[in-house]
Amino acid sequence: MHRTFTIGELAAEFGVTARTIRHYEELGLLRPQRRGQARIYSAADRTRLKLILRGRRLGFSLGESREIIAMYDPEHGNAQQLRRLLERIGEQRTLLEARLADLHAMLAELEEVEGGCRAALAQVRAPTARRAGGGSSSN
Amino acid sequence: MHRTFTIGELAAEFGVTARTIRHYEELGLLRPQRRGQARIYSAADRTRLKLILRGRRLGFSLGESREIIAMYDPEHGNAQQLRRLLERIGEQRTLLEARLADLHAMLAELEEVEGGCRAALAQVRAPTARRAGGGSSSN
DNA sequence: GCGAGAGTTGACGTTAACGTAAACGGCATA
DNA sequence: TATGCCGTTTACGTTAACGTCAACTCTCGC
Repeated sequence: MHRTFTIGELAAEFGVTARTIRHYEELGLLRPQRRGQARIYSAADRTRLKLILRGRRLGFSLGESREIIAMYDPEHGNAQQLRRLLERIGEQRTLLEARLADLHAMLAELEEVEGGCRAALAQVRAPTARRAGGGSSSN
Repeated sequence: MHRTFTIGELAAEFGVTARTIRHYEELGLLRPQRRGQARIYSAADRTRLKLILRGRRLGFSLGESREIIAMYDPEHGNAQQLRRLLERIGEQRTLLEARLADLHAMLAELEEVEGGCRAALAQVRAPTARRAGGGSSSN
């Protein structure tokens, strides 16, 4: 008996509103089953939602997320389509690696600032030996 | 003579419109000098713009970018402020590392799909020897 | 001295991604 | 049976991040 989820459960789990999840369905990113009127989400639906939200955190639009997810579930038969898919995977990876570089740069700078900050704090807390120059650090 | 830039130059360099750059100024993220009416951007302004756009690629809002940039330029004197800044740097780093994990997960999955895709393509192009069973990889 | 090209200030328009409110249905329980 | 608590649809509202005019102003090159 495969576990299923209600919209409220998923909303609580991922920290979004039910409206948000319904919105993704309106855009065709989710297709839960129905039990009467009520939506019933499968584990696969839950995974898709997780992917969408991960994409969102990384700044992808819902349209982009749709395309990414489309690559994930295999629905491609002939060689032509497979080659096209490989092409798009390559593009996507290039994009992701660029963002990876952005992120690393950001982290590096952040740690640099942190270092300077710690140094300044040490100066403030222990204004002992000092080089030539005034006391207040002008910039 | 420190190099300066016009709005058109920056727009061309970073692939955005002048309107976008002015918009960032409206929100207080940039404060170029003026030569009469015209904006004159310094190298520092250009760097700030680069940071904003990097943040944008990573899905940060302009408000978030403003805060991040605020951490970068040091304008904090006393120990209290420094500690507060260190705190915020820590939060920010936690956030960035979470996104880093997201990105790595995404890349890993993408490469997994790529592997399956190449395998399928090989099957299609050379449907020679085959193992027992269907051949389609179930998940 | 004038036209082209780049820049400027309003000010309204647009799109994505939801928020929010109204009006309703089903079911558990006090 | 009434009172919540979930869930549903429909539909308009909101916010962020610009796009898109219109109407000017400089400044250069001829």
